[in-house]
Amino acid sequence: MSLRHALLGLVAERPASGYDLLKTFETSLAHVWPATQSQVYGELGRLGDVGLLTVAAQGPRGRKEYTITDEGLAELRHWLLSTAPERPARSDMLLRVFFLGRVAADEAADYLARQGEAAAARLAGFEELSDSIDWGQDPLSVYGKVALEYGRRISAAQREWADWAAAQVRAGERGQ
Amino acid sequence: MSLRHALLGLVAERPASGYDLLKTFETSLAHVWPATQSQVYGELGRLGDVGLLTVAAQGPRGRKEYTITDEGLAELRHWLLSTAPERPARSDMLLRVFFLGRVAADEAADYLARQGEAAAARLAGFEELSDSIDWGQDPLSVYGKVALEYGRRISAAQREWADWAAAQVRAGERGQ
DNA sequence: ATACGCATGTAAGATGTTACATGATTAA
DNA sequence: TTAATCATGTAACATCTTACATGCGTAT
Repeated sequence: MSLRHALLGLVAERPASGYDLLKTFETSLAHVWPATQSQVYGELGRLGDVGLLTVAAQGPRGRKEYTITDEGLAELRHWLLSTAPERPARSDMLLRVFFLGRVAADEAADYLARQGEAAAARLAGFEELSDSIDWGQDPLSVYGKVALEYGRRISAAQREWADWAAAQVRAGERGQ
Repeated sequence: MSLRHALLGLVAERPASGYDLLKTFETSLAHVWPATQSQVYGELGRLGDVGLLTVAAQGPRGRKEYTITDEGLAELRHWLLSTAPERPARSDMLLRVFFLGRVAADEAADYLARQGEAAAARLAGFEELSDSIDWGQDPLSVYGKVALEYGRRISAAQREWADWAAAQVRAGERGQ
């Protein structure tokens, strides 16, 4: 149920409407916890029902601006510090690796090389993002930077792994 | 729909029953594409219905041994080489990082340090696994090793990031 | 005889995706 | 006046998790 906590965390930062939150999910949170419009409006309704958020103001076009309640703040803090993150699972990129023995070695090496290129592209994207944002001193900026650094390091490791793996497979191919 | 392709890939390697496949999902594939009993039996039925797998033999206790069909093989190959892996998304560990500004700096640093320890433990697990398996020359072994190396490298990068981030936060704390 | 492992299946509910549907406000 | 943006909501469907339900075969 982390969508719930993402909403709680965002609204805790500043009051917002579903529309506002949606834009955040499409930008800053896109690489971390993507969510669709359906999900956001649905969960916002439920969070209101259970009293973790409230509609503090109405705006034009039926805009509902949500604010976090004390219970919401308590729930957010509990989730942050007292619940264990689930280990990330399911990578269809890696799943394919398991079955690469079904295709010729050069096809497998090509697949791995393509994953290396994709990782390099992601890395470049993160570098660019890092340069384009003017980082403030607010907490979301500070920790946003830490999160971005995660993306950089993981992408770099993925690229190095893919290059190594492709070379490994090509070496095995010649060895046979 | 990658569960489907995981089943296709496994059965392509050697004919198997739902029960056999389940054990593979709980061991080798646990870190890559976990699946439950419900899912496996359900999808196996559907794969039979659409003709990508067939029940080639029956055994005791209603055991059904599945074999891959030519269409199944074609579908597997297509998925392997001609469909793009989805980029991995959703990390509740990272999502928490975004909201770490809600808690005191030392609590945030503790959180990051714990993630570092968890990554170190995963790394140790992979090292141990790597030593315990007697790697053969069969394709599943060769590429299984490549997949394991991925786990090692990513875990190492995660540990280094978490240690760096925790230090970063503690430095900021003193700076204020 | 009895417990353990083998073996399959279904139901209910949570979560997520895609598509549909509607309408108000604002700037050019 | 008309197009873009703001703004919310629902329906259908796919996927995944948890729990329930049943029964055969084999070794002790």
